[in-house]
Amino acid sequence: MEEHSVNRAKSEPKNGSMQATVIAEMRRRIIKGDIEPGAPLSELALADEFGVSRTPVREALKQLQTEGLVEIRPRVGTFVTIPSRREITELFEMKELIEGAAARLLAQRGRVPEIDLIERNLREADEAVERDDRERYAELVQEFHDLLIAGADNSKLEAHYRMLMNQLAYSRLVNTSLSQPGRATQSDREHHLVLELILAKDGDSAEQVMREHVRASRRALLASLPISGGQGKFGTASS
Amino acid sequence: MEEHSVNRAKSEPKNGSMQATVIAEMRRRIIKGDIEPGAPLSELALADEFGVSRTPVREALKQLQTEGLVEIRPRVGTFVTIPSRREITELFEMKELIEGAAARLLAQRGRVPEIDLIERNLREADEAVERDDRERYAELVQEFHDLLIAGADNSKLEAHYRMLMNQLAYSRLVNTSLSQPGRATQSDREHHLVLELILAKDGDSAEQVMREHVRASRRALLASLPISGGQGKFGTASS
DNA sequence: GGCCCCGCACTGGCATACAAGAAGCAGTAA
DNA sequence: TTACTGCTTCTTGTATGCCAGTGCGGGGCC
Repeated sequence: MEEHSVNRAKSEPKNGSMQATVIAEMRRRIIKGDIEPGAPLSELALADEFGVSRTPVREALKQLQTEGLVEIRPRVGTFVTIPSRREITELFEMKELIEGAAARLLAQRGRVPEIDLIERNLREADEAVERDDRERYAELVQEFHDLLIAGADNSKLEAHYRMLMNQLAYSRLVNTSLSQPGRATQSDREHHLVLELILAKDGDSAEQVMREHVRASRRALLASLPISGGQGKFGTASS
Repeated sequence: MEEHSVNRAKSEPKNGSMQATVIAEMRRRIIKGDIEPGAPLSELALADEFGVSRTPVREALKQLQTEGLVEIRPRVGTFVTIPSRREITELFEMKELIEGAAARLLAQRGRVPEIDLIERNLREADEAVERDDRERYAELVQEFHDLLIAGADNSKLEAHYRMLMNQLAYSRLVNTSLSQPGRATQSDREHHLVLELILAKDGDSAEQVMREHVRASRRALLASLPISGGQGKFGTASS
């Protein structure tokens, strides 16, 4: 079944390398949550699905392992990693750190193109909040944070940030945290405050407020998370 | 030629996996500077040297690529990455960020075992500075920073830190920066100050001072770096 | 009925063979 | 002399086959 997947994969071997295609697609699936944490990934099955041999699949999984998205247990199997509750806390600590730094750096840079994009983003976000369009607002939140990182103009920072977000499967989570009543409104306000401080070139305060914002978003998220059993996986999936 | 390398590799397949051995060994060589930046790494040659086939070598290089230590140009070859001057700056920005955060976290944790180790480390460092033992002091500096990170008790932070340090080939550089006259003394003083603030549980100040310390060490390093041509590689190696 | 042991099926690890692109070099023509 | 063209020889990318360790289930033994 699902042979269209094969076709789609073959039709866009973007850079010509099959493993790049496999990596991108598998990463997308894991982050988006198409595959639930802990699920086994058979090299053979994937090779079959993508219409390639095991080799590129193996190398793709290997890379996803170093990115922290899957765990390869030798001679046993490859599984989507299940972040423990502790790891989630750690990841958020890093998120707070990096985004805070990004706000500071952006403030120091002065008026750069990203600032304009952020302003536009916030205008749209205001409208989305106004009409209670939670889905659109979630997108804009993600974009806001991405713009902030991009505006920091530090490729290493961006790389580490991407890796963190992938491990957090963040896109899956934003919606959840916004389900808290009033969270969207507060989040939007916090974004505005951060931008103000950046425009005022007050790097210290921008960093501080941004950190607080991340902490708030974490609290909102953990509050709306189903208290999964002792092990601390995300949840028992929806299906 | 060099069959002893083969033997050594075979004699310690620590976790049983060959690629793990290759990864560790190649990482060591790159960081230590045995291979100069920009040098080509032939899969075949390495496979031959380690006495394995290309497969595990390929997977090892793939991982080193995601760690940022080598660059794989498709159909062309694999090369030790040459960090640009800009990248070095970015890496130091990240180092400042992460070590600052570690100091803050450690201050918040109160008296943990790592604190004792740091105190012991500083006592030894004082002695090393006293007798002008630059080599020993360099080791202790590295240990100080490692202890700080360990004391933060955040595995993600530690993982990202390790990755940064590998890319910076830091161990190669510490000695260089300490060649600045008076740098060792000042560095030691800064370490003491950071510890004081940590003991006083003043996370904010500890972070701030730690950041300043990293900036100072960066300045000392860049000042003593040979101004390598326009491209910004580390230098033309020593040998 | 319950427990243990052996074997089968599946996993990833590794070796090897083939394919295909990239780069340098030589030869030739202008 | 110089520039271009074609080839030769590298490189990595992919496919495939075999091997060894793991886990599970069936069958035998107690």
